[in-house]
Amino acid sequence: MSRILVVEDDPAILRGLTDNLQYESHEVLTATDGETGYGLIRQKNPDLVILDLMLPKLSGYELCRRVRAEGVSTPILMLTAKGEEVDRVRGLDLGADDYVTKPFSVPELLARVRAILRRARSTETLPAQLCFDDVVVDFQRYEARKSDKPLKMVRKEFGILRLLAARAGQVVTREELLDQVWGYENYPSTRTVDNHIASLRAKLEQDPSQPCYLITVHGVGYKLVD
Amino acid sequence: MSRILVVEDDPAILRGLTDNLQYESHEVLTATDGETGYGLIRQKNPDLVILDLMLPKLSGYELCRRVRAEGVSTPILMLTAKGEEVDRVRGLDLGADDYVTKPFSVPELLARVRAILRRARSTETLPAQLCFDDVVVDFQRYEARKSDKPLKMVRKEFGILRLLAARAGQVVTREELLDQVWGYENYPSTRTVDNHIASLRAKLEQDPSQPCYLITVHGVGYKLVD
DNA sequence: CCCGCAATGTCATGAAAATGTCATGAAAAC
DNA sequence: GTTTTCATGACATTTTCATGACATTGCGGG
Repeated sequence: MSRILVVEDDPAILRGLTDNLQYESHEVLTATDGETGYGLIRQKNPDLVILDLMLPKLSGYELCRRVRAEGVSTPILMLTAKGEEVDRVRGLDLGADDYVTKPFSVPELLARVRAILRRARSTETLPAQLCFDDVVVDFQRYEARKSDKPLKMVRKEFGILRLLAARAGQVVTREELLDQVWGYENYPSTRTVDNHIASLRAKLEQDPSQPCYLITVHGVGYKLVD
Repeated sequence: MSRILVVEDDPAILRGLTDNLQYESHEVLTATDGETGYGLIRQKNPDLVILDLMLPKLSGYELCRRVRAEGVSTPILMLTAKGEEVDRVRGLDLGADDYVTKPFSVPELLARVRAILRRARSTETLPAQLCFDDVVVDFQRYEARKSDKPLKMVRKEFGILRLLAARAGQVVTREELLDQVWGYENYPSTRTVDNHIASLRAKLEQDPSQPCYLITVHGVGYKLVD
């Protein structure tokens, strides 16, 4: 069903995971050290990586950081030993999608795997880049250029632009932008979106008062032209 | 606006949720145990179920499993107490659409409710496009063209046309249009519909005084020809 | 067939809603 | 502490929209 890479140096755990995942009809790749794991991520492009934290050659941390820095967005589920609380925070910080502490219950781990895969499938694929006119925006490097000149853009602006680009041509409502870019925890007013759109226009449009790319659809939302 | 079932045994929480949801002009049904909740889902067919995990008689977990097994696809938002980590995973596994851990922030919960309802509505079977004669209307991009020339249409016009297109060939009454396009909060006179139809004709018909596509059915309503 | 009445077409107008714009201060990041 | 990011509110401007007056059409009954 899905291709899953397990990077784990304890052969007993590795075997147990492999059997269970295969039993759920997944294709399983394995590695017992960080460097091999890194290579397999690049070559085989798995749908999910289950990653032990303590690994020979290249730690789970370092591996995670490295692939994320390269813009690989493959979901990662971390395996941490009990008491590595601090590590857990650092792990999620580095871009892991979930974590399980050892010793773990196999059904729970499988449930988390299913949840991650489901989430990954339902998430629309966000673009890594956007180009139009003389503008180039790189959403992984968080860099933007206009006529080759570096452009200063802030985090929310990248987020908004990225969602608009993902649905290029279609109208995105302010509520959808708030859901996706802000999340549900803090939910500012829809007017906040307008302000960010205004500053995006000021930076990206030739004539911000006559926008050609960031279009208002009155009563509905905004869209980015194709 | 929407019909929401809340299944929660703590009367304080139940009351708070009910008040807030009603304040957002939803119809709220309540149950304080799992079995009653189950019955209401079957009988009343709510648009959304907010489901506590720990319930008398039938746990939220079990309830969720049962209705999903019966093929009920009503969105479910789970309420879990902090520390019910395993349950949370199992809940999502069972087909809950979202979850919130208690104690939860009310604005956040309301935001999630809005998002779920929005998602549900968007998957309703409304056409994404309409073509006839030399007219093309795209309801996702909010764009309209006639003989390849861009046509300016406003939100209500898109809404009316979309409903007429969804029931192409059938007559739609003014009341139905008001219900679906305007909603129940602000309910203008039926004459307002006539005006919007007139402006649609002016934009889409070859000869607006002799409409070929947006047809009046005297004494009943309007229809869009197949 | 023609009259009367109700339903609909047409248009102008002002109100209300949505959006653009900017300044300000709070909160977060550094 | 300093700087940056961000949310909010006030005001101006634009757009949408509901209403009502009047014209026109369609329909049924004498």
